[in-house]
Amino acid sequence: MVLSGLKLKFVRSKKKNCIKCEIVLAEVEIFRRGKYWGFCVLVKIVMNKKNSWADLAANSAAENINAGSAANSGSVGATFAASPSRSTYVPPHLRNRAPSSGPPAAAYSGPASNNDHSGYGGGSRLGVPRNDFRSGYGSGGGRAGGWGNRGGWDRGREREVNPFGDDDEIEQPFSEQENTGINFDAYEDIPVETSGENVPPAVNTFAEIDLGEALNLNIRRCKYVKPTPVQRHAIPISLTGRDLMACAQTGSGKTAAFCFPIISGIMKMQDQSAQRPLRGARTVYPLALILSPTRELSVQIHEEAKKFSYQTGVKVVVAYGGAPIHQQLRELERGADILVATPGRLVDLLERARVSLQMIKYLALDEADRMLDMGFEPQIRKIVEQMDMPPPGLRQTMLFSATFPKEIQRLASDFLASYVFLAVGRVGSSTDLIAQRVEFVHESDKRSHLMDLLHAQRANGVQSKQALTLVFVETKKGADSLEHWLCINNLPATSIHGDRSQQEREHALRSFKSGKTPILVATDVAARGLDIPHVAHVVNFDLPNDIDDYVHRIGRTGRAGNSGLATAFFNEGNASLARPLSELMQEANQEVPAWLSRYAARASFGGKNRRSGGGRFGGRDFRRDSSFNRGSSDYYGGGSSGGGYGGASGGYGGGGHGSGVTSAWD
DNA sequence: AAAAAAT
Repeated sequence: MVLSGLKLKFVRSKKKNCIKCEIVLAEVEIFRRGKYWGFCVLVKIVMNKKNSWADLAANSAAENINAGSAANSGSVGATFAASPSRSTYVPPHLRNRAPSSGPPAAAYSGPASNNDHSGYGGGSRLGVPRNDFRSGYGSGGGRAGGWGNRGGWDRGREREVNPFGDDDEIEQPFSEQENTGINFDAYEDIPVETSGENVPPAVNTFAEIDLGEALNLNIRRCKYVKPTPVQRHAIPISLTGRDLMACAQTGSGKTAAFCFPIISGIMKMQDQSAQRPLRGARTVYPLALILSPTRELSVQIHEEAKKFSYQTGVKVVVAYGGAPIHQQLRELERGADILVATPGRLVDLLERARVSLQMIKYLALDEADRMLDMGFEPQIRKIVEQMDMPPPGLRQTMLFSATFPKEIQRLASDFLASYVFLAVGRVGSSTDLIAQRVEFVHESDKRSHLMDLLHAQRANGVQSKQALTLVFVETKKGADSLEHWLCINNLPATSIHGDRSQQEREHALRSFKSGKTPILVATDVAARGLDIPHVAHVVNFDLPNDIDDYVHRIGRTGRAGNSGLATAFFNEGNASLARPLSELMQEANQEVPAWLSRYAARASFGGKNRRSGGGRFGGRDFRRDSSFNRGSSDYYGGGSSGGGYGGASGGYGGGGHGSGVTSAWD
């Protein structure tokens, strides 16, 4: 069936570099190939700088007559008025489908378009370069270039950029490495709690673990001398294949803790041959998925993971919103073993069938409690439970965060099978490493008070040597107006929040990191995970409503065992935070102002701002909490394991705690 | 109540 003579026109002319063009839908051919119906669209793109719209329309009518023949071959084609070579456009319905006869490349058999007049990326979009295809994928044959050889594809053809910037081989053993700036003394005697069955023992050195030669070399290149506490515990647990829920202080090396086992595991899988399912040539099947709640954090994890996987043959790709999707798609087409993504963009990719989760062996959620709170939970459930990801037990799942409220732990247990809970004491977020100050500042005095602080620290030389100040506010509007106000008062500030474009966000972050604008005004978009060296001072201009958010915010300073300062502006509006804040400060051996204690005493008991953990830990296994165990045995490990965790039979559940009574841990 | 996350 052929429909012809349809026209679809548009003219874009407002942008400076955009040539006026008209697209004429000349003909649609509907056909059947195997069990699929498809259609072939013939499109003419008429480039014209001078002609009027009326001329364009007249021309296109004439050109329609010539268009038909291109379709006869049965492949997908497009004719260009300016350059009639067949191009490689594939209509959406035919994407991701290998024709039942012949390799998929047949559909792309036209030469790359050389159409200089193409207003759409000069042919780079329509004319896909040949070397973007991974040979053998989805064609039914071609094992040689296909799955069993993942990673091999790129190696001969393009050089992997050395993320370490120097090409010197580093051959010193661990012991001779210089120190890295991580203050390991700060990590001595950290309380650690694990629960779950048969927890694998911790290790003390990287050398004790068999991560593989290439990864070990990268660890040396990163100048990691010995594992941080969370790494010492989490890596052996992950290497034995157990699921993991880990609470570890901010800035303590969580990224490496989940990246090392993933990379190591994938390296080992490369030795075996795994058969990849048949699907379109353009669908990628990552083996590991790492999700994070903000775009910048995904970028950061990607950068870290690239370092760790350098020359291991493991390919890491990042996908996040706010940036053009085409480049990300092209990266994906080159193959991805580990995909780092934000949820929205990932759902998009899954719906386009450009990514399939069928082959996922590792799932890591960074800032897992954030990923499962009200705003994110549906999206995460969709990705983890309603797409094609293998269920718990068939994949390995790792959840990491500095904070882990018990309600969220309960939600998270849906994703886990027979998991180990790990809590590592909160160095770097609320010990002496971060000096916490709370000042009573009325709303109207905040700006001038901030100015005093900034001037004082500049006078004291704190701001020399790239000392950076991160100022948190509650709202996006507030961020804009405070940034503006600081700038007009000669304080070099920039801002980051969700209403700024991704370009602006990334520019602001770079400008801040480099010290060009040593003051960054931010909403909670910057509260979690971002590793910005030299942040000397975090100011909570507006306090958050949730104490966990406070923990994450101040954790932007005092990274890697260094010290930092956190100042909070408190007033009547923050009364609900008084109690948890003063408790947190006490735990961290900080001086609590008397007025704050009075506020805390006045504030009502309980509420949702109770510390999620308590004592020395950032969190505690909810399976050991009586109030969560009563009346149900279904909270245990993903539903299929049938209970039997230490907590239930070990005397925690049976005692006399009423639901409102807290245990010794709280 | 606000922020984040796709176009």
